[in-house]
Amino acid sequence: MARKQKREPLSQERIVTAALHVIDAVGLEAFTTRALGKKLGCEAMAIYNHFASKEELLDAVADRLMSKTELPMEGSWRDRARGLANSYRSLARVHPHAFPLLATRRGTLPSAYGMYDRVFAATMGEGLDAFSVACVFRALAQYCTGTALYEINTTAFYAEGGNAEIPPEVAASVPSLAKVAAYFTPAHFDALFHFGLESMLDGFERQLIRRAAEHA
Amino acid sequence: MARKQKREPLSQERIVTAALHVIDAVGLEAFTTRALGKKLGCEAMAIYNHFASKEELLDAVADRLMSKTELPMEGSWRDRARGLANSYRSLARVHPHAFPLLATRRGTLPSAYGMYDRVFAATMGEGLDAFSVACVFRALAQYCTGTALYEINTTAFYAEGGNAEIPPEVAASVPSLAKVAAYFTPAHFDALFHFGLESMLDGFERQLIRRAAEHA
DNA sequence: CAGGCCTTGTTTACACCGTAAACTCGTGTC
DNA sequence: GACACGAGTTTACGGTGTAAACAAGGCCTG
Repeated sequence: MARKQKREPLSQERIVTAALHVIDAVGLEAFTTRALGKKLGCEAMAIYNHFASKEELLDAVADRLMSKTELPMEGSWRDRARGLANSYRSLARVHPHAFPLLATRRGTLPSAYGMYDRVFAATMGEGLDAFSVACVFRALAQYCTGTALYEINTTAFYAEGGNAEIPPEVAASVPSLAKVAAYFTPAHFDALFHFGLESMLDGFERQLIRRAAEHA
Repeated sequence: MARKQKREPLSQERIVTAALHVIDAVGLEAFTTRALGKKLGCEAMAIYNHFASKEELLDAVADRLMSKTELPMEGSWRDRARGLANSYRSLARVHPHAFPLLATRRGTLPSAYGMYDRVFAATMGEGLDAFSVACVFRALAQYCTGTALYEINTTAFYAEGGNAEIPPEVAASVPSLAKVAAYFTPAHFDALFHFGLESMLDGFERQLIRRAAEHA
């Protein structure tokens, strides 16, 4: 009855999926080739038949991660930008341990070319020149990356039992800091993110108008 | 004649300084306690008389780094914000290998309290409430962090001989991406950074006006 | 069918990492 | 002089990425 019950063979697909699971479960630091081997039911070295190095595997994981962002195709470029930003940020919430891979390595792998092209084509279709699109896209991407990293670090800090409260006797000497820092907590993440995002979007419009005027 | 010529004793100061030098020279990956020991003229374990762990030492290095940012005290909050953003970004250019420490760990160590307090006090003195200051500061910090990381990664990528050019036959299938990606090179870093920065600053003003109107 | 390659995975081994534990040794105090 | 102490060294351990040699099955060609 029972079939030979060999495990299905390794493949880049299967390895990357398992790697992402392991990273999600134990964090980037504890993600080792041996741990991945255990998860896959093989020895660590077997992985090297499919990836040249751990580094290359991590590139593939980053690529997988990036491929999960969704680009909304309806609405103005402003609507789509907002949607893309939210989708990107939500990646960081679903995969907080893996997300830093995106911020730490050069992530534009060919698998994402299609998505980028659609984003840019749609935006240029609304009359923006390539340089303006580059400006807007990079600014947004960098803001979202910075925000995601901050939220991840801060969340982890509190999860580990960290306490960011400034002791009262110190707070008295830095009253402004104490008042402002009260908003640097996970409870205010959404509000802060949206403020920055809407500010940027507002600012883009004004900057683009200004630029158009200069070139006219 | 020749004095006993003992090396001056270790101290947190001296260790952090040396650590930053080593990181600048060889990168974060290759920064090991043994390498630091060699630079200091002692064994690796001697460091543990002054720091509980490598992690704690890296915190101190991050703190040292952060303490190098300068806050311009003249001008409107907008001028000061621009100055602070530029100073922060220039950190990343001077210490590209060490900078990721700031983005990766919770960086608000007490030594920076004073600077933050001055920044926030000055801004609140211009009529912004604490929540608005928090919004503006975090958005700026996150944008600058994201930008710095991107610039560092991209610069390193090209320095290692990487080539981001999309092969012509592929470019034909993603024409918009090809046009926009031409601006994702070090030559355009300054222009992209300033576009994003000025956009945010413009946007802040509009958002703050809107918020004031709602609360009036 | 035989025999040899080729792909896939295992085993073993190595250099290097952070750091615990035990040691050495110069110095300050009674 | 005895003695504690603190800085620095030595040694050792478990864990890391991965090179190298090996084993075993599938596939092609005779």
